[in-house]
Amino acid sequence: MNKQDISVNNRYVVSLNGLVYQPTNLIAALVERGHRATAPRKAIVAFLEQANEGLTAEAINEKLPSVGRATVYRTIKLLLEVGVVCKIPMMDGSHLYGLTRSVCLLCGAMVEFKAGTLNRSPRAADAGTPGQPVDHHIELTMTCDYCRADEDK
Amino acid sequence: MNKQDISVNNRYVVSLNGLVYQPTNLIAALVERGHRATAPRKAIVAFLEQANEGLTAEAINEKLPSVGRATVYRTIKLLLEVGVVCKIPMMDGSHLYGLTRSVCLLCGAMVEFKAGTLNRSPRAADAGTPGQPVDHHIELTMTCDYCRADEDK
DNA sequence: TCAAATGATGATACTCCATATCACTAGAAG
DNA sequence: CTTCTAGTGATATGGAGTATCATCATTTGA
Repeated sequence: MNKQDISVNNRYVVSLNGLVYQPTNLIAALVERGHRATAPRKAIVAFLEQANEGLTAEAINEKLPSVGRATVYRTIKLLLEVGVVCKIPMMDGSHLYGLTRSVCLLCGAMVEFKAGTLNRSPRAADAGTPGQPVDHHIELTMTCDYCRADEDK
Repeated sequence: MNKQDISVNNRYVVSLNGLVYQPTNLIAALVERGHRATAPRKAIVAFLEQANEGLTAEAINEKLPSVGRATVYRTIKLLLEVGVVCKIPMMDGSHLYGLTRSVCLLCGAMVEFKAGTLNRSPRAADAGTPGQPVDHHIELTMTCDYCRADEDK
């Protein structure tokens, strides 16, 4: 198997988009922007908040049978626009959704990370690359303590 | 608009998966692994090699009408397994394919980059994060000289 | 408290990307 | 040249996400 494939499929990925924030009240964030606090939205948000892994839209839909498919996708889209949820494109074409944190691309588990070390790094990487650096995104590929990959050891 | 969304949609992204390599002969790489050097594969490889941007499978299919859709997807999958082509999941759900280089997530243009500076960076970022670092992937988000985004200036 | 206005919902149909199937074609080896 | 079989192309199929639209429910103003 190819190392490049393994790296994106079987390791922790720790992501940082310049900002790190743990949202306190996602529903309030919606209301602040003129949206309504409906029962389906509360259910979806609560499910996302208690999840310790990235979720597919399908998984949310299955766990919340009272909420329609379309509403799941609409609510996710809304939360993405507000910025409290991130969308992780997986290599198999699916997408995981979760609070803005770190997600393992294999098992979907979320991990905490040290913002400080990650913040220092991209400035060094920017140097020597054409164009004007504006933002950065780092993925650290690591063996996962709970989901270790054995293919290439 | 949210900064997180802008960053992945409207800027250069410079990627590195630990290794940087410019394959010299992609067909030979296939043959070495027991695959055949067929006309459709040669056409797809030649098209990828002369492209200066990431390509969707659909774009390849349109430009090579003599090659069937299924073969385009099969050949891409094969080149991914060999490791000479990379798959870039875009935030809109589509995928771009290209030689292992850097690709702008908006216009699809490929850019060269300095491997040295990028290689030094992740080692610093690894420190302080739980788990065992094995590989890394960096995306530098930058204003693109040819495809500059004006939304958030 | 009530009623109008409209944002939100859910069922369904639909679109698009990618894969599976399968009879047929064409490289590769002797 | 012939045989073997990997590879191909047309088509059907599957799955994720979106669009539509009649209905529902939250908000707001009286």
